[in-house]
Amino acid sequence: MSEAHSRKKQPALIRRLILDSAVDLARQEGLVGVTVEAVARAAGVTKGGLFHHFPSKQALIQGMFEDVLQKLDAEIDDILEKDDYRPGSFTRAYIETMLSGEEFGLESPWSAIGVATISDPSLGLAWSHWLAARLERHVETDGAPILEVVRLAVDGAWLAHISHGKEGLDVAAIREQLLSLTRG
Amino acid sequence: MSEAHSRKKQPALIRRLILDSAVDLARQEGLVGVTVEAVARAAGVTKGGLFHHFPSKQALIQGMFEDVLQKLDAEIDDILEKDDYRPGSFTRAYIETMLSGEEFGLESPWSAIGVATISDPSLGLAWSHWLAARLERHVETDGAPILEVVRLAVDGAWLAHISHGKEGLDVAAIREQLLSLTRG
DNA sequence: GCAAACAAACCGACCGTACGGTATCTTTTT
DNA sequence: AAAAAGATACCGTACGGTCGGTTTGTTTGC
Repeated sequence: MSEAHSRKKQPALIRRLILDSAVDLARQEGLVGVTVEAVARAAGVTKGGLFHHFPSKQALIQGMFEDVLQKLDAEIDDILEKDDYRPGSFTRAYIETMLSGEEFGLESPWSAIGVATISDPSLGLAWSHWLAARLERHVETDGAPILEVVRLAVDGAWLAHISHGKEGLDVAAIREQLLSLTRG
Repeated sequence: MSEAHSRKKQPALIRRLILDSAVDLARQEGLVGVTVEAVARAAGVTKGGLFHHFPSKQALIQGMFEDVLQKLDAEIDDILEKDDYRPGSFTRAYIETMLSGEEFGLESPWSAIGVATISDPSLGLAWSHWLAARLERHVETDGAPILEVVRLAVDGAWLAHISHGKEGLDVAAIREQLLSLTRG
């Protein structure tokens, strides 16, 4: 209470700032750019300060990851509402989010996090659990085998894009085709 | 001393040994396990010796990568012959190779290299070029849009497998479905 | 109402180490 | 002899993490 005037010492805000700075750094310089010192500097905090909020670098990365998953959920839900929960709607939302969304599409903060997810087994597991849980909620509309293929293709396209730029892959065309496959 | 037992120096063999050891190490401990020292030790060579064959670590990684691409080409060609170059034959070979082959399927040396490909832009580019070149040779049989989707799905399935184990993904079933998709 | 006392937030200098790379010397091959 | 192959010792540094200290905020005793 009375936080209206107290401008000093706002740990929650600092935590947010650190997280955002880390994601920002990851986008700009990739995973390798995310060193504890660099993140701290970007957030206007010292290394000691950062370690006060996150006991280890691993904890920091995990924090970023959870943060991102939350936003991911939100964006998908958002698209889902407009699609009115028809067959394949989750898969369509997945396509839109991963392949064209502002927040998660290519060229987004998420890209760097994705790379982390690949190299770090524990993050990969967390991602897998997220997907499984999410999928369970959409079994009725998105259980068809072809839709799983489509979602895997989304991952493939996303991977191709982040690992070797846009060379030789017409993402827009792919997206359209995948969308049409969800309606076939 | 006694030249009867003194083995001749065979730089080409050493080079091969280094490369194989590096790939082996990558499979066992992942990318992080591939340090210059560790590779050298595994190959029964000292660091100095390794640097005699590869001027930098980057060169070593690139060497591994090219080596793998070569084997990949060979395996695909092998399968291709049996399939007799019918429509979708390259895509089928791609499926078989990446999703079930001994050499490149999951649980293979290639997995770790794949992770490297993702994080290292220059490798990613090389991969992209390889795929583009290979694809050009099969435009006639594998140009259909659905086949591109299938290949992307292969990448997606592969990614899922290496990044979070086999949890929640029936690779065998996916493989069968992808194969059937290549036959219209 | 106001200090003293305690706790949380934050700082910044320092450390250990792992790792890529180099410089130089010895051995082998031609 | 000279070039190539390989060994040994060493260097620079980037990075994650630690630790003692200082500042800021809150509670408690009087």
